Amino acid sequence: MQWSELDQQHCSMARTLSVIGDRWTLLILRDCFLKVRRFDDFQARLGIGRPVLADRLQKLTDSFVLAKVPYREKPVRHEYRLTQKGLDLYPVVMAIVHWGDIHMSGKKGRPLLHVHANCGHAFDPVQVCSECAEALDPRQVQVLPGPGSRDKSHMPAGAIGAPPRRRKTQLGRD
Amino acid sequence: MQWSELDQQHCSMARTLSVIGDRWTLLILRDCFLKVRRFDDFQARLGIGRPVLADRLQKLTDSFVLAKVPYREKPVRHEYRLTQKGLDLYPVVMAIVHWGDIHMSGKKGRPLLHVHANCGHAFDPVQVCSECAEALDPRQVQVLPGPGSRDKSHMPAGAIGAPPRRRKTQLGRD
DNA sequence: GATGATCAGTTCCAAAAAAGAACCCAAACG
DNA sequence: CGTTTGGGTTCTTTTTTGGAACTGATCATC
Repeated sequence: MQWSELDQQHCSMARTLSVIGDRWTLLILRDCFLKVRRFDDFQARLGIGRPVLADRLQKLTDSFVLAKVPYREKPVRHEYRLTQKGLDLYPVVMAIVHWGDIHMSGKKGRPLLHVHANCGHAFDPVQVCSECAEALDPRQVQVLPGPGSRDKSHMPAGAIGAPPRRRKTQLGRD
Repeated sequence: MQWSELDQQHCSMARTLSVIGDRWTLLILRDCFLKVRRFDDFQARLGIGRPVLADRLQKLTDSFVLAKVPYREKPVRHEYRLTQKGLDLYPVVMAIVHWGDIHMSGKKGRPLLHVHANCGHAFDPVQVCSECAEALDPRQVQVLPGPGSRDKSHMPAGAIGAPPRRRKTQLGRD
């Protein structure tokens, strides 16, 4: 399969990655959340090649994650701003940063702290269940086909109706 | 900058992406969370090229996100399992899937549902503050240099001590 | 005993994408 | 007039992918 056909897959992860799964795209979005808005600022901060940056900003604009808005006429200049669709990526960005804080920081500790204006504390992001507000544990979550499921080819191996196929193994166990 | 130098950056996002930011890697991890464990199963489900799959599994094993464990001798065969470090990526995976559910699903709705064994309900993941348990809003979060910050070159544009540089613009506003 | 299937890769080559430098253009600045 | 700023585009070289074919050990089957 080609990477470019990813958006046709029947999977929310694949469809999301067709928008943000590129090398660089998430780093661009990180900077967007840090209020970077202009081409040259992105380029200088990221050290990304200018052609690649132009392409990524174009694609993010095409998919309505960023909006290109003029901030000056004569000559017309634009800046790139997160749309609501883009702002909704905040949990993705924070989850990635948090994993890096925990697993990839050196002995000196995390590079950045996040302070919550609501409560005034430095915090970590925690993912909870929308229904019972408990922190999520992957082993407590069951995956079922949803209304938009279509065929079995991309069904989860662990979903009801599609049990993982068993083989004759000696050491394997779930 | 080369993609391969990403892990040396002074940023948790960049360091995380040096592990999981590759094309295909997050899709491989999605399947890991769905209990896929074997080379040919990954290959068949993802439609990924075999050399690329071999490379990604190797890198994930090298970085201790997956562990390669034998499940049969004669001939020895291995399967790939999430380590704790890998399981800790669950919030990243769920946040990405949820964004796709909201923003990339067709009219038919999301392809998969997630049911929480704790409370028995289909749920969405919600990201909250570890200190006050309120749902996080990017506008309520301030970013400060942490203990592991080193120089100013990768400081957030919006951080204290490094305000976004103002320019003489007519239309720009924060 | 030969034939084929299973499983987990590796090798090889063509096609696509990224890295990096140079160039372009319009306007403002000095 | 020459330079700087801002936002790109072009071009060439280097890296990565995509895809098919091949390897090799072990079973299962004819």
